[in-house]
Amino acid sequence: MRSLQFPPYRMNIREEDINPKFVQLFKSIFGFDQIEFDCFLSSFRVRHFKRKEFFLRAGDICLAKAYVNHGCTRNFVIDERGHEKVMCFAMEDWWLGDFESYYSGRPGTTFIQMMEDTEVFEISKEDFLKREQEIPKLKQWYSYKMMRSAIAAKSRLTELETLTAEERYLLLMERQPEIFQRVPLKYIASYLNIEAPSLSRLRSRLLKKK
Amino acid sequence: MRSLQFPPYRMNIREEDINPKFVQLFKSIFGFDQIEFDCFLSSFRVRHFKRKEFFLRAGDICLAKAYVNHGCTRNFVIDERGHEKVMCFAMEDWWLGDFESYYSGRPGTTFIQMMEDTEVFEISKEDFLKREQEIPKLKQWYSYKMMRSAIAAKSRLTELETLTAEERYLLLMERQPEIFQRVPLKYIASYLNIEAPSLSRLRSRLLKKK
DNA sequence: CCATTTTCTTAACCTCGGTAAAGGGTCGTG
DNA sequence: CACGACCCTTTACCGAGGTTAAGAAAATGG
Repeated sequence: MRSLQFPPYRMNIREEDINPKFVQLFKSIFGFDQIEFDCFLSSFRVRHFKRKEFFLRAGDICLAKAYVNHGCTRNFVIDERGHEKVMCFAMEDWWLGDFESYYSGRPGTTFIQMMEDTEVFEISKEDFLKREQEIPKLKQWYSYKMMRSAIAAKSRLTELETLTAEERYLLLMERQPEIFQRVPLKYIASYLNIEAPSLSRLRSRLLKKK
Repeated sequence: MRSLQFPPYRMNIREEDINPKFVQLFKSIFGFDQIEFDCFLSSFRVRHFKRKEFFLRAGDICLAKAYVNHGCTRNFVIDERGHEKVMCFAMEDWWLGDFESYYSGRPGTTFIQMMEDTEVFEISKEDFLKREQEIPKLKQWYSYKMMRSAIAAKSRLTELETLTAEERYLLLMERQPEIFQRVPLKYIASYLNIEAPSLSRLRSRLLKKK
């Protein structure tokens, strides 16, 4: 890729303001040097969202993915009864997008809403495909992420089928304790697939046990 | 791949006994000619299982995948309370295996048990990797299947979170009606994530409605 | 710093589905 | 044919969690 022509920089951001994990991925794991990294960065644009703003809504066609530099989002769907169901929370070092819509090119079903003021680096589907063709490792990396995502979805499915609400709560406490500092409990309840009053009951039950 | 040396045939089966979808995939979609197809087939071996036999058990390391030529299996896990939870049924034209164990090389959590006498074509991880290196399209196809599988797992997750047991039952009736002819209801109940008596109640409720 | 919105908890009530056990039906094999 | 194995349904009981509403606490924005 050393000889490639990249478009002029669009991304105007100091490197010390970029999540170290992002830099590390491309410099250490992909072995980009400074020039290559800067070139790669130029495919992205920085976007800022206020709390409550949406990155994506059901019905939108997802034409880009975005890296969360800082901030926090909730991804949810709305079922036939009009209830919101939180599928996951994305925070620093996660990628945003509606997988299915991105690949099918059809309108998606996912809402992605900011839970905090959030900064993301966005890259269009088109640009990502170009970079993928130039950088074989990028394709490998993405295919690996896809596999991880398939495994993660299956294991979350298993958890939902085999664990009680209380067990899912304790698991979340263990895995992503920071969520409880950053996200209202009602959304956590939704993620656990229970209603807010049930989560309250569950929590007070656990408090009494101790 | 025309000039490749393949190992001598191991698979002794008449082509008319092979599911047409299997032949079509490799001949039409991959564009294999007869010799190439026969060579590719030679990486597989035919295995026969009796009803109730296992292809895989929790704790096993999954070192192969297998194409279901005819027959039917249930894939399930066992939770902490010792309950079996059916994750899916695999029948003609499905592939068997424990995804996660296959990739991680660690012991898996999945049981795959025959619901009928079943014939599969098995290919080892090792041989599949070799074929993938010789046949780029195979890798593409597999990467595509991975993506589909990730999307399917996510959509099944959404269904489990947003639909009632009755809705999931009707959906299954619509999508895979043949399952009701081939699989005992208690396993279908487990797949729907309810107990057998609940499925009975649900069914008699639906009968009365009509 | 106040007004408004949002969030969390609690209560009362009710439904759905889990559990266990029993009975009847069906299938296959000796 | 007869036996056992397996399967399906039904019953009765119980508990977890949904629903709705209300009030207190906290956070947000001007």
